Amino acid sequence: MDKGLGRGALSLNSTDQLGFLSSPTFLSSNSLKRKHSMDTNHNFDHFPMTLNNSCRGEESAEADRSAGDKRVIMDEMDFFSEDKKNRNEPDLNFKVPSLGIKKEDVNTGLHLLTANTGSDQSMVDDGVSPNAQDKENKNELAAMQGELGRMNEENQKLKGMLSQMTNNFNTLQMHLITLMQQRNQREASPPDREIGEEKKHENGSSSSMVPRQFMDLGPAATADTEPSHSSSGSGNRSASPPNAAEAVSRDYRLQNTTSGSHKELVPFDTSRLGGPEGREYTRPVSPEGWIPNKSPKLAPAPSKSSAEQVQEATMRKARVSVRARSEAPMITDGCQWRKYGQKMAKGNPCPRAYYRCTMATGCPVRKQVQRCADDRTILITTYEGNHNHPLPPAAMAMASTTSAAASMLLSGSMSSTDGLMNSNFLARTILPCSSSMATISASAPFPTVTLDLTHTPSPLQFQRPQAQFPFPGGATPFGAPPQPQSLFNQSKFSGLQMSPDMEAAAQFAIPKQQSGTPQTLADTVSAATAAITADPNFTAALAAAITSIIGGGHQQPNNSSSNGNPSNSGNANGKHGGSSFPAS
DNA sequence: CGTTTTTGACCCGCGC
DNA sequence: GCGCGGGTCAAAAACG
Repeated sequence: MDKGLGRGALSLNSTDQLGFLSSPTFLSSNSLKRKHSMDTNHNFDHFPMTLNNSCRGEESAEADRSAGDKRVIMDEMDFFSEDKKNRNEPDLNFKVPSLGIKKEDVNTGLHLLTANTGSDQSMVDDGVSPNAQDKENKNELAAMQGELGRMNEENQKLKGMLSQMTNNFNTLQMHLITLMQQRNQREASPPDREIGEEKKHENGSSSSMVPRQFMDLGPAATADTEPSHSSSGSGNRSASPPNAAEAVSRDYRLQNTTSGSHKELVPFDTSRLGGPEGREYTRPVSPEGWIPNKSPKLAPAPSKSSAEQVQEATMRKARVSVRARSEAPMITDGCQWRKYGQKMAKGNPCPRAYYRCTMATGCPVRKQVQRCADDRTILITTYEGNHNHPLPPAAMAMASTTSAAASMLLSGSMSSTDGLMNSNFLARTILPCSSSMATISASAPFPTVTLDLTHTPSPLQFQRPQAQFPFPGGATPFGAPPQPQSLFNQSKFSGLQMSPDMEAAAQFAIPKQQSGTPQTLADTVSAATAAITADPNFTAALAAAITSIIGGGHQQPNNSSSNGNPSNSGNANGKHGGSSFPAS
């Protein structure tokens, strides 16, 4: 069931990463609405028909029947009017295959067309011969099919335009991010440390853990390690290649390779997934494709100083925690997850669930999901690790966010408390207006960036002009921080279509939090937050926004229409259909 | 029947 | 050394 909902949200999801569709201009287009509806196989939704129109009362429908244009008539269809049931309906035994329109729908549509045309009406009511009526129906059918064909054509054109714009956008944003990263690293990192890290990279010892690798969520490999990666880390890639994503990733790698940003030069090697010690070279891969994590996590590496070991271990354990209000058991972040454990954590009556990324064998990314002990409407999702495979747009956005947050966390020295304080300073520097949103914890066992999406906005914040919204698709990344309410503003007023699960989340959350009181702005925002976190569109949007602000993300949302992963919306139950593992 | 979830056991780090 | 808590494993159960 959840899979279905997820897929239902996909068609828009795959394009909304741009933020283009979030703009009122784009969404005001009936054509795009039509495209969305057609993709999701909603019967007759591809006509420019609004929900209000379809549910209007009989009076208004009657008033509209004077209009002769059958397209207008379709716009005014009333599926629920009682009198239509009594009319003589021809049983047309066909189905329009390409759009999944069922016989009953066409019958209804034809019937309504008939009912709304004066001459046709008389033909039916006056008992004109069935042959004439049949002829008329066939004519109507032909007209409708022609209309559908034209709409298909238009849809294709729009897709092409969107794809082209996506490419342009990606190119520009990659360039921008690269420049921002260079700037951030120049400003944020002390020069001597930077030089030291650069030296480490230059040494390129295969057994050394390159600092900052852990949370780098860039593409799986960079140019210098591409061969080894393709043979080891992503053997499953050929099975289901997200071509567009991979193409962009490759391009991105290429750009980063020439950008001089050392973070992007970090080679990914799955043999080093578990840490700097190189033990994982001999690790067996489990039947499910996981690399067992039984090795001592802090085993000494012979060639490293203790300070380096501590630093590396710290980085390896850096985490990004996302707090969000959600009734769903898990926020949908676009990735596919498999639950591998659940435990009761001390001090929290709610169990903590452990998930692994299942989008590729051996992907080291894990996440923990737990409800807040104080407020159980808050869902705390903690991400840890680094994807070693191309991601669908929604997943890439979230991954980039965690990467960016972790990069922010790790951009300072991690070998001492000063480093964490430095990171806090960085957090405020990079996110000057989001101190309530992004916090860095030095007290946790592992350095953790917390993105708090549970805060309700002030009215002033709520009135923030949309132009300041730092969305990758339009606004400057140096603009306002990605406050959740801004996202809500953007989503709510841009006409962005909600996916069914999101609507359900919103409807579910609002009454619960109101508890009988009139709905306040805070309630609305809380509900919206729940909805946002329950919907990959907004999760992705949020992630992309944060990424663009921080400038530490290494991947850009790939918005190519040819998304190879049909289930990129993930699902709250952790179930997934696409992954397959070697038989055990 | 293959895949995913559940859940008790186990491992490891850390503090005492 | 021991106990505790976090994290992971893997066999069994559940699911589709």
